[in-house]
Amino acid sequence: MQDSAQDSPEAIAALPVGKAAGARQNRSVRIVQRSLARAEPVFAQAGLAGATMASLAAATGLPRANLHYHFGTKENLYAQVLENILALWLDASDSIHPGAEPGTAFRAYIAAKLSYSRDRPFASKVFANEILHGAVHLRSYLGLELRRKVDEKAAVIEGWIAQGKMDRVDPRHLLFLLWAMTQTYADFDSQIAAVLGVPALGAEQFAAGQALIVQLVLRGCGIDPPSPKER
Amino acid sequence: MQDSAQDSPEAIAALPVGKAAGARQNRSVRIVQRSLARAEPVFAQAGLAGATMASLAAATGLPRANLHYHFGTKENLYAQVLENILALWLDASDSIHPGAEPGTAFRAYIAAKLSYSRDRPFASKVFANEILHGAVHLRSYLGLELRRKVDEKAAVIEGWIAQGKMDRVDPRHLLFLLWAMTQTYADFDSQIAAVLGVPALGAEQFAAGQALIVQLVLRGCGIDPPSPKER
DNA sequence: AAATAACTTGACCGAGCAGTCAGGTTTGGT
DNA sequence: ACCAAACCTGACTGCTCGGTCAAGTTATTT
Repeated sequence: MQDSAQDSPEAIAALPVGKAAGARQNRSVRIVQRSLARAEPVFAQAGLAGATMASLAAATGLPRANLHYHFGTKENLYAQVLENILALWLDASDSIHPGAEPGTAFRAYIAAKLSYSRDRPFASKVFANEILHGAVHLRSYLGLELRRKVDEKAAVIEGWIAQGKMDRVDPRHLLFLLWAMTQTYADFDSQIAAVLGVPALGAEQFAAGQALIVQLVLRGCGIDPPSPKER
Repeated sequence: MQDSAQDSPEAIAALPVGKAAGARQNRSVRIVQRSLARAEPVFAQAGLAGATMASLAAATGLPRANLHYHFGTKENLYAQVLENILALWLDASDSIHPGAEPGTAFRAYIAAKLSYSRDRPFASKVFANEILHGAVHLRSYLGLELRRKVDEKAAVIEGWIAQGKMDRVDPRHLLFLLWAMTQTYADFDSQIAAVLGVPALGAEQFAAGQALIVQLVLRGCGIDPPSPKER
């Protein structure tokens, strides 16, 4: 490890490499992928500092030394877990594109983000934990890729506003609030479950949350008309 | 520490106690209070596991052994920091009471929560971090005090709905979303700042966030009329 | 089937950790 | 002035941690 200049993603992926990189790599790749998936809950529940190599080894089913062989350091393992999650986050906003109607686009986006919260709660928590602690491991991601993505989506929303399809709102803050509302069902599930008096969040709670988020956003932005109730 | 049956809040506060509990206690109390305030940022940035007694000692200006004298264990110190924050959280919802109009009540609540996010970001982060990791240190608080508070506020909102002052929504989920939207400006400030390209969140960002949250909630719940723009 | 690279592992190591303690100092009561 | 009790602290301790390593085993190429 003293000879490696820097731990760039390439260098990490290339840790066990020789000249004959054939089918044997696949085995390693599979083990690495499985380990990353199994390490996710550990980092989610304990954080980077709280997760020990012993607990990670137990979760992955590999001996500690073997984890070090594949990933080098705990930080590297953590960085790769984090990297796996980022792709997910960037993809979620696909439904927000110029050709779409704002109503269907936001509905789809909210549904997609809530699906992640339901199906990959640990990924969401690892991400939330990282940002909570200052996002030191993904400063560049936030300032570059995510920022570009947000600029792109903000432009789409600006377009809808210009076309009179929705009220004038700050598109970036709208995205921040969408993230907050959808991720709260993953990140703060223990709080929501405790307050509701249920052991864990189920389909009902997600459905109720989704309905309310959609209502607040679509009516709040003047996309849907107000309730047919009165007036 | 072996003689103490359990670390109840009383037992913790009573750590350094004799028969003559007079004015000398005050000095200790002041030191403890100041230490709790200074420990907050450390726990916020590093989490419970990541915060070391050495870093806490440096932050409080006390020697490590002295911290142990006043608080016993790191967990006890953390628990007291957490407890200090809970009162804040319960008080924030004062504006939501039966006599109020929903519009002014929600406006005031959003303003109050965002004030906490701006002025006590570390408190918010410690709380968020605790819940993110399963809320093991405040299960009872969530299930009892907070749950009661939420039941109480939910009843108020139900009342407003019954009076036709706002649309029918799930009041509990509305509170969850209010928490999520207001706390995101404290807990995920590094993400928001990075995406916006600013070094740190300022008054502008909080104002923009507040305006949008108010708009989404009041129009989304049918309290405010839709924009006077078109239609 | 021999050679070689990839992979695995138990045992080991030094650093840093939370917590302890004996002995000193300050403080408030009398 | 004297005495406890409260408070303070440097030095110490046992342990857990991340990381290393040499000696294995397994798989693939030729």
